[in-house]
Amino acid sequence: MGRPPCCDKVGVKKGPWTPEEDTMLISYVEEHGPGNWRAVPTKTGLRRCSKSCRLRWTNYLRPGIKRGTFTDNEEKMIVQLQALLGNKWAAIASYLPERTDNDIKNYWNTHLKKKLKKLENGSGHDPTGINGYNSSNSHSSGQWERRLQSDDINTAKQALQDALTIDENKSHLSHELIVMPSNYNGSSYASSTENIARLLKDWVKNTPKSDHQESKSSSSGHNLSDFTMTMEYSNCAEGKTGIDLSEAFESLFGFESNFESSNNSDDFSRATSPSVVHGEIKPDPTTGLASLSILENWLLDDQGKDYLRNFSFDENPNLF
DNA sequence: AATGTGAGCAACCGCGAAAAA
DNA sequence: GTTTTTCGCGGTTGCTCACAT
Repeated sequence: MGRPPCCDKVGVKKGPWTPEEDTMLISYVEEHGPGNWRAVPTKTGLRRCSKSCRLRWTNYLRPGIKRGTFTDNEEKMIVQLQALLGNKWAAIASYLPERTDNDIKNYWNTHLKKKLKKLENGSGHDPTGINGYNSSNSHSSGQWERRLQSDDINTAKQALQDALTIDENKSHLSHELIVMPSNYNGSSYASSTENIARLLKDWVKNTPKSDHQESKSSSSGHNLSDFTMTMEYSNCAEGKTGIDLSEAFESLFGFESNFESSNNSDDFSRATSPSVVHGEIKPDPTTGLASLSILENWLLDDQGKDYLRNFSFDENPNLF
């Protein structure tokens, strides 16, 4: 089953991308918008398979991607969402709009898994709340060891609250990109954020605004001219992952996720509150973001707390 | 200084789902 | 309704770099 490899053609290039290839891809997306990846190699002259082009764009060239160290808040969000959703990296990434699913997956595999293992072996306090969940491989095995206890609820609550507390200064600082050095080394190009900054700078400079607006990409609202990454871009703007989460909610919690947006005056909550239409989470039209507020609101209120306390994953093995 | 080892991450592969023919 | 094509996701690989020996 499944489709055969799309890149078995002779002459298809593999391996790290060069600046020239990135420029070609960016030019194409700037003109046509992301999508129709099949046409990219022929229209751009890139000797890459369409899959590789999509991946390069999604994981690296796409505007709004934050690179570098994960913050404590991001880490907590990942841990809690992984415990809730399993290895649904795309769904998790929709709640961390500046991070790609690949990044989150890598971070989980290289950092958080080890942390989990360490915590499982040790007997110390678990500040992330991952101890106690059999979160490793949770969705494939379906083996959740026990009911959630009140400690778990409190930990989840704390983690979510922490995650929603955004340090404005810190986040802006971490989003700054740097001008590319003139002595770039081709071999390390693919891991050079500076190169992307340079490419995007040229791209934005040469791009009429109307093109971006008409693009079917979800990149509306970008402000790349000063290279300050914003939280306005999200792959969930396509509405896909948000719906997935909504469905997961319905199946998990047994009722429609028809929450009202929070009345919270907190800027972050307001800025990221999606609308919920017919049980589907719709990204905020102005920000393109799905929000944690639905999850957060429900999880933190008494109804969610009670449900989680009494919920047994053993009795619901097919949820994830 | 040379070599070995492990961590981190970009990119690839294979699969399933959805869309198109 | 069936087959083919395309897209997107999650798992895995392999390259690069930093650090230890």
